[in-house]
Amino acid sequence: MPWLSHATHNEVVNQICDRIWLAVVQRSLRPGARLKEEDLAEIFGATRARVRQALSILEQDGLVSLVPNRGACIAEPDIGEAQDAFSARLCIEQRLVTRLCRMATQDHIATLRAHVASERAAHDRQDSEAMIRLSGEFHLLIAKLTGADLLMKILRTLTIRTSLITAMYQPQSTQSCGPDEHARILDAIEARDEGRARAEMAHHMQHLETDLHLDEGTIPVSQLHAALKPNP
Amino acid sequence: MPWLSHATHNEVVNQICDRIWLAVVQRSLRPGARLKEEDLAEIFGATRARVRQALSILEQDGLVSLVPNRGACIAEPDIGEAQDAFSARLCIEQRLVTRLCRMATQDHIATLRAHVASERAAHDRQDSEAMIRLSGEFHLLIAKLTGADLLMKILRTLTIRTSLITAMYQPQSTQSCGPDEHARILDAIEARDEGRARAEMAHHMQHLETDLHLDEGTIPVSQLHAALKPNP
DNA sequence: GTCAATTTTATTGTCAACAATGCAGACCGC
DNA sequence: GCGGTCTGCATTGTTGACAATAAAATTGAC
Repeated sequence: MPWLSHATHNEVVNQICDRIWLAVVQRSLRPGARLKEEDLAEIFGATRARVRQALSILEQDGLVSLVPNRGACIAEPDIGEAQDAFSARLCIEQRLVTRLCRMATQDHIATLRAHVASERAAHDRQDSEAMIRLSGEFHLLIAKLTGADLLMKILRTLTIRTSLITAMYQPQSTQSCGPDEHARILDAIEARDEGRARAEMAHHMQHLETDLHLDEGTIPVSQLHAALKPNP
Repeated sequence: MPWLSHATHNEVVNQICDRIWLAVVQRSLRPGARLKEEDLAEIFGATRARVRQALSILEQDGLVSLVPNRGACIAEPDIGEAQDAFSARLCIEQRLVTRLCRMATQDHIATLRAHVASERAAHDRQDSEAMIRLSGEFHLLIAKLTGADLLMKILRTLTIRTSLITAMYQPQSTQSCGPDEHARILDAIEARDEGRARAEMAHHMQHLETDLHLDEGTIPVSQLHAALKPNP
């Protein structure tokens, strides 16, 4: 079940989007990788029109960049865009936790606790796909529980952006944040401590961001290719 | 020049989006109004495929709702969605003015002052189309000056949403906010007073929101039809 | 041997005809 | 006369073929 499902769209299109996203966060599709419409169509057993729809959605989400008459490739966000994305997430997520502090019911807390438990389980059994999915879902779950539909939709695309950035700039080792920080955020929410919740969220975001190697040294793959003039 | 231009898309598509948006904010297209693809294609001298692209974009912006196999109509955001939209705008715009307080150059201030002057000019000559455009552009200009590309993109779609809401729930008289509140926000930015800037922005948003008649009494046109079983 | 112009090829963008779907009105049984 | 079903129509959704475009390869001149 694609957690980035743009609910309203065709099921096939969602699947294509999800698979591409997954390939990116799992690093089997590198930033800059070319995405040929016809190939994708064959891979997914879909028509080119469907693939095109999917690519258009992924472009809006910032996962692929779409150059007219040149086709699509996995986007290569630079340092500035990376900072922008985390900054935007922080802005929105701080508001969400604040709201949740005020309005969370016992059910909400329980739901979140159960989610963190799933995260920990996935973490323990080294299921990296589940870890990645659940880790992102935690933030979306907060948005969902506050009932802020719009902010949730926005946060979803931001999450997609940051997951690309993470795959691009983060060393293989630390695939995704452990569930501990999520638990701390949840503690603050349960204690109805808005200030602490905001601070924990800020800490979490900062952690995500500083774990990256955003120094100029990290050159995206495709730029490397262009720079080295490879002879395939 | 469409201020909601989704830069990267076809020019014709942008034009269609813009004209539909304009018709909505000018209240010549009511919420719930049906948008037949073929008609639009003829009106704009475009093919159905192009119209379809435009409608898809407008759906993402929340201006039209797109029901599978049933076609498109102008969206009818309810009270909850309206509050959500303003809440999201406030969240983002407060962050933007805060950033601008810290980083605004004299050039930035001058640009904004010039913009407010244009707004006032449009106001004085009762040019309602210019007023609407410029009024929205002020907020986007702030985003642009902070250099936050992402937040600007997000804010653009939020602005589209709120302009629909305004057209839907605001009495004809107060077509758009006068330039005075924008000037006050700008004053605070120039004084580098973050707190005041945030407060002025909050005040501005609240003003926009409370000017609406969000009471249940205001029933969208199409819902009225459905409720009254008209006999055309 | 290298550079520039030209042809070739691979890929995307566009379109117009066709298929599928849902809705309205007519028809039939009750 | 009322409820349900069935057919015809209006509208959207899909597809495959074709046109436009940019990159790559080839050729020819210097």
